[in-house]
Amino acid sequence: MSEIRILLVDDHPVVRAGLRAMLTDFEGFTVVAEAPEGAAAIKEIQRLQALGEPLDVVLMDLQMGAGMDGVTATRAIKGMPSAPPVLILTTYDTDADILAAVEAGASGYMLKDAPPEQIRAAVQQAAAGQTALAPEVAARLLGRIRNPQPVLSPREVQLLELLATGMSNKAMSKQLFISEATVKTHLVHIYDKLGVDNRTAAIAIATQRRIIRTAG
Amino acid sequence: MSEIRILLVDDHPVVRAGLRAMLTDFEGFTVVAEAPEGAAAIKEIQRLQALGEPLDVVLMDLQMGAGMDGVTATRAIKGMPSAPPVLILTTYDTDADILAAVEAGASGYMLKDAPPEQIRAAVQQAAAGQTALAPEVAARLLGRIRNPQPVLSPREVQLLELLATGMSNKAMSKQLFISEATVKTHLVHIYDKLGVDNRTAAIAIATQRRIIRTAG
DNA sequence: CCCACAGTCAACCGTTTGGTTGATACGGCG
DNA sequence: CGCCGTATCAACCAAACGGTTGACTGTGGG
Repeated sequence: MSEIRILLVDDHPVVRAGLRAMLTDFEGFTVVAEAPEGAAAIKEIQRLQALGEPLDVVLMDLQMGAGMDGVTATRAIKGMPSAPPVLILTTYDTDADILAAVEAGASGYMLKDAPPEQIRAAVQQAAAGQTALAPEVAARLLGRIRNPQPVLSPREVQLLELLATGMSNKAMSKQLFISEATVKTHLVHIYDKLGVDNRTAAIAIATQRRIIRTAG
Repeated sequence: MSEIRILLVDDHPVVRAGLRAMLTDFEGFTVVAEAPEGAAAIKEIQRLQALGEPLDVVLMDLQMGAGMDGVTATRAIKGMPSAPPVLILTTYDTDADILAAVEAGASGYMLKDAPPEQIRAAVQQAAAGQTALAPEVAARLLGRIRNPQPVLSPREVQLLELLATGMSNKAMSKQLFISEATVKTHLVHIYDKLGVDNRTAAIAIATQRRIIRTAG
């Protein structure tokens, strides 16, 4: 069988070195290029295609410190002609990450703390055009399908964002030019949809689900 | 010059492989042992000392999925006779992490996304008994010294962390085996030190100041 | 030895928030 | 057209939270 040609995309040199060592230790895997973020990855793919040396699989991290993030990059790659399979390999398994990656066209989703041979198996499957999901991720996706999460309205997200800055109901009502009563109504709906019963828990869940993002 | 003998402590096989590859690529570095978490690391150190093959430096991650966390392990190691230098190598640079690690006796604090030669230099410095801080980390510590923020006690930080998960005062009191009255006292002190007057604002400020880290 | 501080707890009181019910208005969709 | 979801507001009550005062303990530094 021929070699599997791989592009690594991760902003951490340590992780790239680890994946390279882990994969090239075994027959049949070649890391032909690396990129620290999405835009550079796309350039690499185009460069390799121009050379007539196409890729068999892209190993993509989602969290990039700077530059194009993994989901955007995946979407861009899958929009290219003769796009290679993209296997997501990331640290976290939050709902938003997984869904966004799958929507963007990823062929699989692995967690970085997976045992090496599981990662290698996933790469092989992705290169063969198959789908590869880590067990934890698969379970989470199934759970999501079985009981779908309610969608917050734009106004509710807006409230949530103000909430996360620590504002009181009265402060939010002034900011949004609505009455406190309306603020409370919105909050009750938010708690309902997120399955919580107070504002701090709402912020915690919304942050986890990446509905809002906190100051960095 | 003689070789620098290293123990790697990280729960991710990928990261361990990356560090091993990155360090052993260069003359003078030998990875003599690895451990996925703190307790195993301590056992390794004892084993090597019993063999008369002491370590020159321990490379320690702080976030461990399971087992003994990095700060606890560092404290335990620095309590041993003829303890090796411990160099912290982690993903985040929150105040809480840095302070706790330094208090626990770490000789340095590097971020995983640092360039390879910076990491190697830090390992060399630590092995030589010197201190090594990543520029970002050093800047943060200096900023902390220049305009000192009121320091939260460990207990207060602990409360803050529970707070950020959305727990009520009653829930926190049960979790920490203290009364609600005590929880309220702590919270008042926290609000005071952070200059806020409610729990959501406290979480917002604490997140901004990187006193706590939210789910990610 | 004494002081300061962290941590613990209690009682009190006013304010804020959570939860409910009900009402109005507007837009889109079958 | 009627229904549903979104957004708006009001009134009400119970529960949680915020703020204060005061008190006790243990630990560590001057």
